[in-house]
Amino acid sequence: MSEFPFTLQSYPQAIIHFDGDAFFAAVEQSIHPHLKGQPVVTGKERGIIACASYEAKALGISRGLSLHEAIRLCPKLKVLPSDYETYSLYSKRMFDIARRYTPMVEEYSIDEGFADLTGLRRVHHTSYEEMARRFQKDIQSELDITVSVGLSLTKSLAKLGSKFRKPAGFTAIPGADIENFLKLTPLDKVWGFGPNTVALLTKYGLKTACDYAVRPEEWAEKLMGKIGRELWGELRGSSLYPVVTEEKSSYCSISKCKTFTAPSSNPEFIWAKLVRNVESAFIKMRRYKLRVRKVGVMLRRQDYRQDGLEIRLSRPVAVTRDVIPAVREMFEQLIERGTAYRTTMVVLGKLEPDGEQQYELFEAPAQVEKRRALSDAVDAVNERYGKHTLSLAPSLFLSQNRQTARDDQPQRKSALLGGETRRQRLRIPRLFLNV
DNA sequence: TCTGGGGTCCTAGGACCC
DNA sequence: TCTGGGGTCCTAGGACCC
Repeated sequence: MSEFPFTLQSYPQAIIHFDGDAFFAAVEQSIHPHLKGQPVVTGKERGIIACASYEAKALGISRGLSLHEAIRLCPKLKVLPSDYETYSLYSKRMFDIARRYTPMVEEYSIDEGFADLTGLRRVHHTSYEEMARRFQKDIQSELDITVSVGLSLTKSLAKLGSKFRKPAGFTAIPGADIENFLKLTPLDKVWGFGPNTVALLTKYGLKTACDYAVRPEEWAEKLMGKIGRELWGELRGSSLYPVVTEEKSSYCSISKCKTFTAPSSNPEFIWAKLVRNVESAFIKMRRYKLRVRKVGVMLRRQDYRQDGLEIRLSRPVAVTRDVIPAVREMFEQLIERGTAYRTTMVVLGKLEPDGEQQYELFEAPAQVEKRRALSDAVDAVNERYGKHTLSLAPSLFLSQNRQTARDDQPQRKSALLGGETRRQRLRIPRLFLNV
C-alpha cells in the first residue's frame, strides 16, 4: 500500500460539476418574486413534493413527502404544480452560460451538469478557480437562481465538491487536497456507491472514501468489478469518465408507469390505465422516430409485489394500435381478479430507428399503411390540440371515472409561454378511437 | 424513505456455433 | 459418439443514477 497515493498536481484536468439548488422551486421564485423567502414546493399535480425550496426544507419538508403531510407541517406552504417547460428553459440558459467558458459541457440532467475547463486558463486569462467562480456568479446574476459548484480533477471528485457545501456553495479540490477531502467523505456520498455497495464495503471495515482509495487497485476491482476500478481511479484523481458533450438524441428503452391514488381491483379501470401508459410511451417513441421490437407489461399489487411479462414482436411497430392485442394478452395472463393493484407499467425495449416498413408474411401492406396514416393523423391532432385529445377507446373509461378527475385538470403550461391547451381553450371534447 | 417516475450500465449464465 | 476449447449473442436481474 502506498504511503501517499494521490496526485499532487493542482489540476492536470479541471472539471467542474454544477448543481442547481432546489432547482424547480428556485425557478418558481425567480419568476414570481413575491415567493422569495417563502416556503415553496412543486409537485401539486401528483400530490407529492417534487422539489422544496430551502425555506421549506428548513421546516422539515423534503422530496417525496405527501402534500397532506407537508401542509400539516406548514400551513402557509406555497404549493405549485410542476412546470417543466419553464424549468427546461432555465436549464437551457444555465448550460448556455457554461458554454461561454468551454465547449465541453455535459447536460447531465435538467438541473446539473459538468464542464471541462482543462487548458482554457490562457483563453480566459485566469485560474480555473476564478473561472468557476465567475460562471457561478453569472448564473446568479442572469438567472436569479443559485448553483453549487465543485471543481476538481475528475467528474467524481467535482461532484463530491458541489455536494459539500450547499446552497450556492463553492468547493475546489486541487490534487494536494484530495486525500484530506476524501477523509471527510463518507462512502455513501460517492457517486456510484449505492446502499448495497456501502454495506459491502462496511463489512470490510471501510468508513470513508479515503479508506477505499488507499486500497490496492486489484482489491477494488475484484470486489466490485469494472465500476469499482474506475471509481477507485477517479477518486485518486485520474480522470476516467469523460465529459460527454453530445446531446442525448435517442433511447434504448422507453417506459411509462402510473400509480393510481387509490389502488383498484377493477380490471377495466386497470386496463384503461395500462392503455394510457402504452399511448404515452408510443407518443414519446414516435417523437424520437423510433419503433419497438419488445414490449413488457408490469402490474404492481397493492402490497407492492409485482409481476411482469415481456414479448418480442413479430415485426417492429410504431403504431400504437398494432401493439394492443399483444399487450392485452399479457394483461390477461397477469391480472388476478379480485386483487387490488396500484401501478401499471409498460416498457418498450429494443428500440430502433423507424425506417423502412416491414410486413409480416400474411399481412396486407395496404392495411398496415392505412393504420400508419391514421396514427400519423392522430399524432398531428394531439400535437395541435394537446396530448390525449384523441386517444384509444379504453381511455373512455377514465373520463367517465371520477377517480381520475385529476387527470383531466387543465395542465398548467409554462408561465412564459402561457395558456391552457388549445383543446381546452376551444372547448373541444376528448375523442376516442376504437381499438 | 416503506415505495414516484424514468433511465443506464454491468454481469452471469445459457444457447448456439465451429 | 464422446470430449474439449473457444467465441458470440442474448437474456435476466442487479445496482445505481436523477
